[in-house]
Amino acid sequence: MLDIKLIRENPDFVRDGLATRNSPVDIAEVLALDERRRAAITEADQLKNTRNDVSRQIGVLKKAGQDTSEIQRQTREIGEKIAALDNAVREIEAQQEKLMLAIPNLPHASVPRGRDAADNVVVRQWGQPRQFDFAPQDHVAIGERLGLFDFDRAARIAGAGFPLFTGPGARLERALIQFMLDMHTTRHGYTEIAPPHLVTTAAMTGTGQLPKMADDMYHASRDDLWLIPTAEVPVTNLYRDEIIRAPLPLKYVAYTPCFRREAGSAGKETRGLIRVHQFDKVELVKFVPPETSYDELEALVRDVEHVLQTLELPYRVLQLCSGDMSFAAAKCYDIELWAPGHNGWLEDSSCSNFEAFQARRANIRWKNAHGKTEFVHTLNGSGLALSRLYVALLENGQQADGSVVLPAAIRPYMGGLERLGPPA
RNA sequence: GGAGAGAUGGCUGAGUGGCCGAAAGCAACGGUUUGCUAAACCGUCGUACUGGUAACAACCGGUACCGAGGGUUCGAAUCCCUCUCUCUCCGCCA
Repeated sequence: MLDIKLIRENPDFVRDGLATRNSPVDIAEVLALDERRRAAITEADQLKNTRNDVSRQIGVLKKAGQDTSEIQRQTREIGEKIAALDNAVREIEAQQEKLMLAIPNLPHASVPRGRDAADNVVVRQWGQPRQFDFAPQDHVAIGERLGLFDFDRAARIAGAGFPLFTGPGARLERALIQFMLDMHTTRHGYTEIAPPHLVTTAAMTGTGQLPKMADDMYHASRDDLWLIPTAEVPVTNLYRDEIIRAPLPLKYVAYTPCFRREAGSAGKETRGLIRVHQFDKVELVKFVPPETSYDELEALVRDVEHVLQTLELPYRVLQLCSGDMSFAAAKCYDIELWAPGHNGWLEDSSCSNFEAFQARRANIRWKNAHGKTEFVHTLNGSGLALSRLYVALLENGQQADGSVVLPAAIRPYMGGLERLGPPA
């Protein structure tokens, strides 16, 4: 959510920023509602002030044994006016809130303006796509041959679009999770969190998934709980409605499964692990002072890159243009993995600075150096999503004989196994 | 799922209709004292909205907030209703 004061005081600045986002939003209505809201509040507050004064007098008069029935009758009328105004304020606030929740974040000054993914900028690339002396296969062919997963049986259990890892494939999934958690906790200074996988509507609204993404998420209607599409939701909500007392920055890492309906994506990448309704992810979340949030973003990206470098997987870092950034982001880097079987780059991580956008929605504050209470800045990044990392690992590690060589860093987590071979 | 108890400011904890935004203690912050530390003493010490002065810091006023939402009343932390959460006991259960 944007600061209503910013919109009120610098409407042109806000209009310009929003114009670079992909979904056009008009702030005129918000401004008009804000005007009406403040007028109604002022009027109601003045009446309440009067009522408070009179009520106090009634108490004094009664104690003195005087008749106060007439003055009470008058005050009751004031009370009725107040109630009507309070209702009006509530109504206006609800409308204003609804509009405010639909306004995306403003892009940071360093974000290139652009319409869509075509205007994103490649910031750097690490590693070179490997040259094959045979035709590289895609991860589905590799995995099925090696018995790492079984999509047919997964469909029997849960329908299309769910993964089912088997044997060494399941172990590799677990190994990657553990490897990344270990790296982020022991090398990068993150605290591990194992959060709930279902969350309330308030939590989803706090991080910005609701109301906009309701159709993309699984909802347990009986209990009105939502399955998390990312650990960002429960972890960022750790401090909802709180003034953080611990010194910032706070850095958390959490492994969770992620659930996404992928409504509107029917037919795209339906094969294999690339687009699935459930995938595992190790997520990084930071709560930081506003002054350092952009430094923290760069550090966050480096932490994610460190994982890929250690796994020896070629990747590139993209800076997203204003039109391609997600709703809540002020600045965002995507990290894409090279996938030889698809002969292309796969988006596997998104690292964003949300500035105070989420903190304002979720009401997460801290006391700054001057003792003043202010909203924190929140950041998060995938560090990383398992399914596509898995794809890259299989496709980059595949050999002419059909086996897959595992990166040295992951072998200790696989009981020393160096390569995945065909089942006996 | 059943029965009971509870939810007050960073923490502990008073407060059952008006002088309560809320005692007291602790913690924190500023200061005095001090060779240093400690102690003692003095002061400050919630948040949001809103009006004004003023301007990107601050000051003055108003309003609201004692788990959340409604209600009664001239007036609610205090009385009533609903909900949420916590604790204890019972039942069930990985």
